Amino acid sequence: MQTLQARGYRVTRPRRMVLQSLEEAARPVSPHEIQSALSSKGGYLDRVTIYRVLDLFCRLNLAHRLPSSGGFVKCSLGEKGGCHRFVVCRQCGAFQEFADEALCREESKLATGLDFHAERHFSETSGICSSCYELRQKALLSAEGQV
Amino acid sequence: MQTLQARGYRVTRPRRMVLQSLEEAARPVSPHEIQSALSSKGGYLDRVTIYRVLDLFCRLNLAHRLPSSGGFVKCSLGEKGGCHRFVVCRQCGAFQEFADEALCREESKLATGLDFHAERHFSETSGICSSCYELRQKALLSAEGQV
DNA sequence: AAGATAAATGCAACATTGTTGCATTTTGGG
DNA sequence: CCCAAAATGCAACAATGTTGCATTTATCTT
Ligand SMILES: [Mn+2]
Ligand SMILES: [Mn+2]
Ligand SMILES: [Zn+2]
Ligand SMILES: [Zn+2]
Repeated sequence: MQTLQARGYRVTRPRRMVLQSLEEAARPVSPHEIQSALSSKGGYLDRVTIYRVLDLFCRLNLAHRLPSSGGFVKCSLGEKGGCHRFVVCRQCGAFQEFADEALCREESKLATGLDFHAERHFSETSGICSSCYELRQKALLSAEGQV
Repeated sequence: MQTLQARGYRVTRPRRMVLQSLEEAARPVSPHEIQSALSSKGGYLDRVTIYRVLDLFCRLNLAHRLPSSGGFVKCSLGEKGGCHRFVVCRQCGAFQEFADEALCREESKLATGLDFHAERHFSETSGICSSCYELRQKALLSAEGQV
């Protein structure tokens, strides 16, 4: 929240509520899910307010919107250099944020080769997390046993 | 269209129409824009049909959906190896598709380091195309002249 | 060239996402 | 505590996306 203050934005009830929702979520959440989660705890926020708060958070890089699903997550990297990227499990929705400056440089170089001046990279790797992978292995083994 | 045939899908009027819309578009287009463009040429397609056609095209990699804008484009790379990526001009919407296997390997390696098994990369570089860049330079110079 | 049939479309109904304008409330500073 | 700017709530609207089901159509078989 100090980020808001520091940058001249007010600390308000809706902003606190949305931030907490993002912190409690184990996976990317949609605006509607945020609203539902809050209302099930007795709170109420207008849909428009939620969009505006998420907009602000994304502008300040306090949160990100994942490209493929459109869900939102709280940023876990702060000012770490390079664009902030994600790996997401397509099975369970688990995700991790990371950054890699070399990768950004490489992408920007490729853009230059196509006559574009790169400003920002959106990047998401979709796959399977280790726990879902292990579950799948067990399932396959037991299926074999039954044939 | 032969891709559809070859993979066991029918060649239909809606599929032809949507494909042509994508081919004629100079920038990523939304489902609604596709519907409008078609109806202004006297054609009609149900919204649902457009979504279903776009879904199919994306599954077959005949088209792609750009992560940040959600707009659709026709694939211009065919079977080229590595995931298909985009650079997009945030000013005019011009875009180019490209692929780079080394970049994919690098991303997959980073995912492995986070205990994920990578399957697919979504990637979009947002920036300024060369023609928009030049326009901007001219504008800046003339503004200087007036101060 | 029909006819059969599985596939695809259109239509209806619904849910979510997203945007704008304006009146009212709230925050943070004086 | 008061004030002005900032943010919220509300209303209305537009676009995105999903499902179920009746009807049409593309392709295969005869
Ligand atoms: Mn981040
Ligand atoms: Mn492609
Ligand atoms: Zn998982
Ligand atoms: Zn441009």
